Amino acid sequence: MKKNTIETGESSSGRPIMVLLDVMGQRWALRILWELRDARLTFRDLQKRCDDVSPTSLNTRLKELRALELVDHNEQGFGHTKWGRELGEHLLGLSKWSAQWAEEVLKG
Amino acid sequence: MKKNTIETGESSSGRPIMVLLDVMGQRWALRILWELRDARLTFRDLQKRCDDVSPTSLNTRLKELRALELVDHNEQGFGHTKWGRELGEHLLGLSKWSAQWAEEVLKG
DNA sequence: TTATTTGCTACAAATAATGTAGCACAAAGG
DNA sequence: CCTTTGTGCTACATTATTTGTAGCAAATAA
Repeated sequence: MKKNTIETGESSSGRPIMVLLDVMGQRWALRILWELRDARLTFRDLQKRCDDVSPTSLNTRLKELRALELVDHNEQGFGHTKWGRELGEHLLGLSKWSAQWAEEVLKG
Repeated sequence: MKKNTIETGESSSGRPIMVLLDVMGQRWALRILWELRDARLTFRDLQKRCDDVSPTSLNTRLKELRALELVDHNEQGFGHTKWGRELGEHLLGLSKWSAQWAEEVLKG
């Protein structure tokens, strides 16, 4: 088998980009980061926005994102940390790019 | 259950960013894109660079990336398409960012 | 003819995600 | 006090995905 590389840090081998690719490559991680881009959300609201992801999955992912200081939690719910916000900016860039890409590639 | 959203196009609902988040959120997708950033690679070389991912997984992912015109294949092996290259640039940006992030967050 | 290398498939076993139910806690209303 | 509402979760059985190993067929090359 091949255990979760985020917990073990195994495949990441200390290279930041690998850690990042690992975490972003997990189901719902990017989506969560995306949905928190302009407002804090409660667990349940976040869940709804993420196509009603199971609480199990959501919680697992949130734990990881919090451990990596990309997401945090307070009285208003879950939201981006300073780092999460920066990463969110990158996603915004990707969003713009994806529009072009989609227009030419996806059934356009 | 909840079937593969890339095949079904279900959760993506036509919004490009969602399609992108879906595909990038699949295991090995980002890593593959990353490893092809500056050279074409054969199936097996790509496999080695991706921590010896199983051929099954690699092939599944490659099929999807090719369908989305992010990766293509020729006599020299697998590589970025025009779109893949652009996406790769974004990953390069993330790589730079991740260095800062890692320095302050990861065991630093 | 015998290797090598290519891209890939089969398939059982292992791991991760899902869906449903529900819990404990806190705040608010009556 | 008692009930309701909303919070962040956990339990657990089911289902889906990923993995690891083996190996195949075609294309070179020796």
